[in-house]
Amino acid sequence: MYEKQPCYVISVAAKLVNMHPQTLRYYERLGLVKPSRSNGRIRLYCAADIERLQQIRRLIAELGVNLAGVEVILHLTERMRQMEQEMARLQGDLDREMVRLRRALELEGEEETGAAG
Amino acid sequence: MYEKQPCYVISVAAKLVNMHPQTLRYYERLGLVKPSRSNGRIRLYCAADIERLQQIRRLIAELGVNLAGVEVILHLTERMRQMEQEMARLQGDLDREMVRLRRALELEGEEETGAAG
DNA sequence: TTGCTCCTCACGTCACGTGAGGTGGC
DNA sequence: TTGCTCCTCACGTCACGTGAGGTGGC
Repeated sequence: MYEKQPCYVISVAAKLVNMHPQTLRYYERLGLVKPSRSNGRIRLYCAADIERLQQIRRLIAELGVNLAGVEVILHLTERMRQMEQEMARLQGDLDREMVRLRRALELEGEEETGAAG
Repeated sequence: MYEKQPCYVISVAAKLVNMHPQTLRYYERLGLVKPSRSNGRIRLYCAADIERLQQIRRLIAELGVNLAGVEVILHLTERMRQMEQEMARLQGDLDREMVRLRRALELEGEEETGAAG
């Protein structure tokens, strides 16, 4: 059932993200993208690498951010993603606690009415 | 009891943040900082403007971010600040609900033991 | 051999900062 | 008058991207 992760050599990856192969090498040199290597030689860009390149591309082309900014922004958005998860978790906990509380109070009420009746 | 907000003309502000006055004018032109004006003429930098300039300075000098990146990052950090407040609020709600739940369960227990005893 | 890969070096372009130069009101 | 403010224009520098040029393995 496991499907092999699709991977692309630099020329294909460059076409996918509409960038120059040299640019991809440049970004790797700066540590912005870290493709794996086949036999430690040929760069292989997996889906996650491609997506990261697309994000970088958007920040640069649409917003005019430079590469130092791209690095900071990718870190910040990652942290925000984590915070959103954490918030969803907290909200879930809160909802569950309130359900339990409501049940507990209902039980109380039932006992009271039971005692009275 | 109201103390007047301290405000600075451009030369003083520039010294405070260790920038060139022309740089401050440049940043205003780009919309990064919006000092008020006395009689609509002379720029006046208040404490919040100074702080914002310090943040900008840090991003540029320490991280090498360009001005487009600075703008994005300041927006993101503002959103994160809001999310942190929201999370603190949620956590507070959750804590309070759990206290209420514990009390409700204790009451239940007391009633039960009261009925048994 | 062809067409890819790898690498380094070098150059053009543009964002950014700031100096120059001239104006006007306390 | 001096020293600030305002403004615009122009130039130097540097980050960024990419072309050139030469290598090596399917």
